[in-house]
Amino acid sequence: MAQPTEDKLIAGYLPHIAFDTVVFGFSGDQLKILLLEFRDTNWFALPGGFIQKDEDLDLAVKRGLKQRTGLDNLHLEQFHTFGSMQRSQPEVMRTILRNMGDNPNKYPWMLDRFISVGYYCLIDYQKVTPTPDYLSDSIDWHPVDELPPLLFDHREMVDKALEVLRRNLDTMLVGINMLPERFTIKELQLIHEAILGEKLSRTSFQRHMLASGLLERHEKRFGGGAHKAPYLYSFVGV
Amino acid sequence: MAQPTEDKLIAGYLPHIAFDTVVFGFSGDQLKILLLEFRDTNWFALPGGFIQKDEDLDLAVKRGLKQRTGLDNLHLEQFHTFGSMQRSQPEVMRTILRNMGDNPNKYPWMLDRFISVGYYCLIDYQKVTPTPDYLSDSIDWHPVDELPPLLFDHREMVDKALEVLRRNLDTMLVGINMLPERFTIKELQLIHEAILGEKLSRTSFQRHMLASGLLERHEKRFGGGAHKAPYLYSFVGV
DNA sequence: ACCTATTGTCACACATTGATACAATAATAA
DNA sequence: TTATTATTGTATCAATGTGTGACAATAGGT
Repeated sequence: MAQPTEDKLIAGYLPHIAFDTVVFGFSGDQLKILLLEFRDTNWFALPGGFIQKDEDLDLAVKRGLKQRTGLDNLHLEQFHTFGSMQRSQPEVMRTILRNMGDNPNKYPWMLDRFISVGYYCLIDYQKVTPTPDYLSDSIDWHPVDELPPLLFDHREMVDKALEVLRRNLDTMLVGINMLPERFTIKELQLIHEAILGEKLSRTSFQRHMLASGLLERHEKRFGGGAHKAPYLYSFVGV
Repeated sequence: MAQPTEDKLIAGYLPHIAFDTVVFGFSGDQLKILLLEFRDTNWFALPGGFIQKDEDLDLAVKRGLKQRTGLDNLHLEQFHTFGSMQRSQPEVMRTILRNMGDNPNKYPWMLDRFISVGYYCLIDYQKVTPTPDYLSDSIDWHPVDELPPLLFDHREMVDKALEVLRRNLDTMLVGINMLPERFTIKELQLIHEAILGEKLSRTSFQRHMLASGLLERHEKRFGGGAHKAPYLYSFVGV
């Protein structure tokens, strides 16, 4: 398994600084995110990690995310840094470490107060092979509107990530990361709706996308059902 | 002087984490920011500081900014966290410390690699009494479009702050922080134009602001010149 | 050959924005 | 006192963008 060893947990990381990532995927008609579940606890949390002493912050997050998803070349976006004292809950960490079979005193630095930098990214649900980390026994997709209670301030993180994502929606090519290379406008609209949490006008969306000049039209896609077949599109220059 | 003592520089701060602030003010028709100038160097930098071990990140920034501006109750907004390795320039810090008359080896931790959380805030130019910090001999206003070269990655920080500020302009009550309680629409427009870096249509801006329902109209202001006097406004609920 | 759901597009009503026009007016100069 | 002048508040019009409804054109199922 491509997991950090225990040794790696202790060695060479910056103290008091961490990152957490909100990984968005889209399946069917729902927006989902990846959540870790800690061993024997029913406790859920965002995948995160630490930064090596001589490592760029952005690269640390890329590295961590590759270990969790198997994906490289992801479009990562930093959305907020969380630095409240209330984030730190040493008792919870103690329990997690105990459930691992470890003596909590073995990693005293993990009980410290941490400032965490939040990143989100959009990925193609199909391509991911979720891999749990050292402290977890599973990592799975959860619909954003049916999340279980999350540890620490991770619920706040998800909300903030969604807020920033929504705000940036108009300036980013959402489909590039969450859709296969060729897609229909309908599929693109479903993603926008899932992110915004509201229905969009079909004709307006179509008009808007076509007028943007960002889409290139290709052949039609047949076999979708008993009705007119939609055109396939790709993003220009991709 | 309300400056941290040397002792305070060493004691009780989180290692490897700092913050920097872009303080925006408006004077005449120009957007300006506060810059520190280090002793005997002609080097300019953003005001920043460190976070105490048991202190909320947001509060640390508030504390630091109060020391620099004398202002409390500022509206602070976090805009980005900078974590590249290239940020760190130990030679520069060494020179700064040497110019202070200190032995650079006295504060080895200041030569370390730092991750810095960027905040910006808008303030009323009139109310500020800029106070230099321990390492600087002056702090002054500089127009954002005539900035001197800045140390480290502080130029990048200013650009990013401006970018986020512009993006958030429509959802924030800019005037609340940068204008006196009562102001004319013209004055409000000048601030928007300075931030966006472009002229706005007078009639559209007027219509937009009045329709927003955010402004309350008061008496006229006379003495502004040989022309019709403008109405004064305040933000509703302020 | 018919039925049905979806798609691409158009026409229309409506809101928003920028440009222009113009009357009202406050201070200054004549 | 009167004339001048720049700015303000508002109306008007054209251009643009958005949501609704309508419609023909399918593609596959019956």
